[in-house]
Amino acid sequence: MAGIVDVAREAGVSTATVSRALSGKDYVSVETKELVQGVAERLGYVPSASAYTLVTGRTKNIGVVVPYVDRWFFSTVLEAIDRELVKAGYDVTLYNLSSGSDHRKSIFTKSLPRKRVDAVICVSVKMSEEEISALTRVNKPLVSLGGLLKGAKTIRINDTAAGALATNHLLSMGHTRIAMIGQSEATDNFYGVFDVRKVAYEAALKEAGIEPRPGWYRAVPRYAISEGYAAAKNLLGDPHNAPTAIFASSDELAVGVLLAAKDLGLNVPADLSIVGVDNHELAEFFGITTINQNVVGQGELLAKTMLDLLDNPDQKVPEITEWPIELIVRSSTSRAPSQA
Amino acid sequence: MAGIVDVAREAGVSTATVSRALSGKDYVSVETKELVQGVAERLGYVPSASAYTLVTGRTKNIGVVVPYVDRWFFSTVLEAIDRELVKAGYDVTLYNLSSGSDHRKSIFTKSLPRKRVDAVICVSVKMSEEEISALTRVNKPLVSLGGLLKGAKTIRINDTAAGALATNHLLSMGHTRIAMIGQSEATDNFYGVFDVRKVAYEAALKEAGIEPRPGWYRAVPRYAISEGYAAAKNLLGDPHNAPTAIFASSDELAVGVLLAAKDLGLNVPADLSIVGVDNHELAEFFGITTINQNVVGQGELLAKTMLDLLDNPDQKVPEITEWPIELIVRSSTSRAPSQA
DNA sequence: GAGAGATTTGCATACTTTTACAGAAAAAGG
DNA sequence: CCTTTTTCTGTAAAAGTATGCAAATCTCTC
Repeated sequence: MAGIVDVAREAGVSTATVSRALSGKDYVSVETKELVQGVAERLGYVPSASAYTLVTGRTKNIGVVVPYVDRWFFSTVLEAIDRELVKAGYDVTLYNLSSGSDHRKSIFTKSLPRKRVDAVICVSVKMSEEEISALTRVNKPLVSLGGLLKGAKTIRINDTAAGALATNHLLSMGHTRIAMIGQSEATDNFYGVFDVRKVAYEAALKEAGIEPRPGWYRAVPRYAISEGYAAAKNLLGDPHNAPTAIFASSDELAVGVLLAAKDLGLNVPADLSIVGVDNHELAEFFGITTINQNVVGQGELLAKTMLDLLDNPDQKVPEITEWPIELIVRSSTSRAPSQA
Repeated sequence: MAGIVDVAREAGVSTATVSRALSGKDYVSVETKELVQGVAERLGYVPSASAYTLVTGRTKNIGVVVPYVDRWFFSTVLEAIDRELVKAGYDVTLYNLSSGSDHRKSIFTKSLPRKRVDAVICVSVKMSEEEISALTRVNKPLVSLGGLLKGAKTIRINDTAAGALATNHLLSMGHTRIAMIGQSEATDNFYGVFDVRKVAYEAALKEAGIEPRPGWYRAVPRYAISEGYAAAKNLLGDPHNAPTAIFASSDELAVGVLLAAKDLGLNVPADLSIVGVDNHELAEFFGITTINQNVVGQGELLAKTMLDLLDNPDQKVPEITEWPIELIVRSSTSRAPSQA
């Protein structure tokens, strides 16, 4: 375990010169630089991260806080974030809120504010104002995906627009009997989008002169195929009083709906139109009309925004950046069947 | 940003006493301990992780290396590992090999060996002997899931047994026309299991007196529903010369097979039996017979093994711990159709 | 060739905490 | 009451690096 002094001794220079030669950001003659680099390489010298952090205050480490890691949205966005941060030479430390509730407190009071990370990226995390100020007080940049965090730069899609876009697409094709499956989860950790999209869905219906039926909104605890399947079975159970279209708040739910429809002998889209959200890989496979939110793109922008902020902490960044969404029409939607 | 000296001054004691009072692992009178804790709380003092690391050599941080994070197996196991490590007071730093190839080198030569982590957990990662020795030389415990890492404690399922179990299940039900879909991926990062299971599948066939047909083994690049679907469409394309059973190396592939069979008008299991591997959530949903490998359990054991090793580095741990697997029979398998 | 400027190095300090060591006070034992 | 042990606290020395400052050398320019 060679230290900087070993390299210095071996190369016949001072530790200061070694430091400068290896960091490469100060005057060092070419010869000494190469000499030092050679010696460091030969001795297998790697600077101690803790000593570096202690003296510079920088950790080259960014904390990423997520409510879950084993769900599609989060693992996908995490992959994208990680790729960008790694490219810039940062390590990422993962703070998974689902790993324990007492964990949460220690994250925000201990791990994050103090010298463990240079900055914090939150993904769909609910945070209290104290938690946010605990970070901003110690000057840690904070960037968030989704949610509405006061004092944090936020990137998000417009969920109201998403709900309206999906509903209006169905309305424009003549559907009047439109149900919705959304997310019911309301944990302390997870900033869900269920109510926003639900409100937009109901507003769009009303605007078209249709009174939303309470029974046609189903809340499920999790974005999973099985949940969508069960909810759809339920919604479509009574053929005489079934919707002709279902707006599912995620593509995984939409796949469940599609499978349920098939099992009930319904033809999609002839008998039932389905719209999802995400542009999940499965949506393409199953030909599901969806609202593309390009999760990878959001993750990349999130990471880049953070890196910009670290390079230039005083720059003007808008509080909220709205990420564009678009409707992708596939084969799961068509005109409403003519009223019998 | 209060430091330990601020707390000491405010409490009227030395910094040594503050340190002892807060760590709680040395003689401190009850009164001073409470006094110090109160002051620390009031000042919002949190010890600097880097200073702690510099002097103790411990980081309370564990590196987890994975080939991907946005794939089911890895995000699931990561969630389980994280939960256990967090419970023990460790942070986890994520090293995702798919985030860049030049990244890999810097992980093993820079980030991991030096003071950034106390230990390393690898999940299905191929490592060279130099990479392993780079860690063991600096005394970093190394635990691995899957793969065969010389000098590292490894936990894994017996993939040969898995392949045999699946194939023999089908053979025992009278199937003789058995195809397999496995994984072809051969990256530098990912220690795949494809060839092991394939060999076991072929061996089981031969033992039953059946010569494996080369065309009935299909390699796909990724465990995805769409891949299973495409491969199955292909295998089942010619009704006169199609297998009556398919062994898929993952449940996601098996789901794809199931959907392809349905689309071809085949009845599962009457016309086609399907066996998967993993006991993925979807396998239960679709009623697919599978080999349960309890990924969460493996992740937990992996983390616990690591924690044990950190507490007691000299203990005897077997090089390889074999994680049990079991066949879960569901509705995707039945006796082979009688030969026409 | 002299002064100004640019380049190159070393010295010494600071970053923040833990922990031997030692000394003082209190408790226990006889 | 004196000795021994236990409890408590402070002093000071690390841990490994980056960097301001000063000094030394080199390169121009007029």
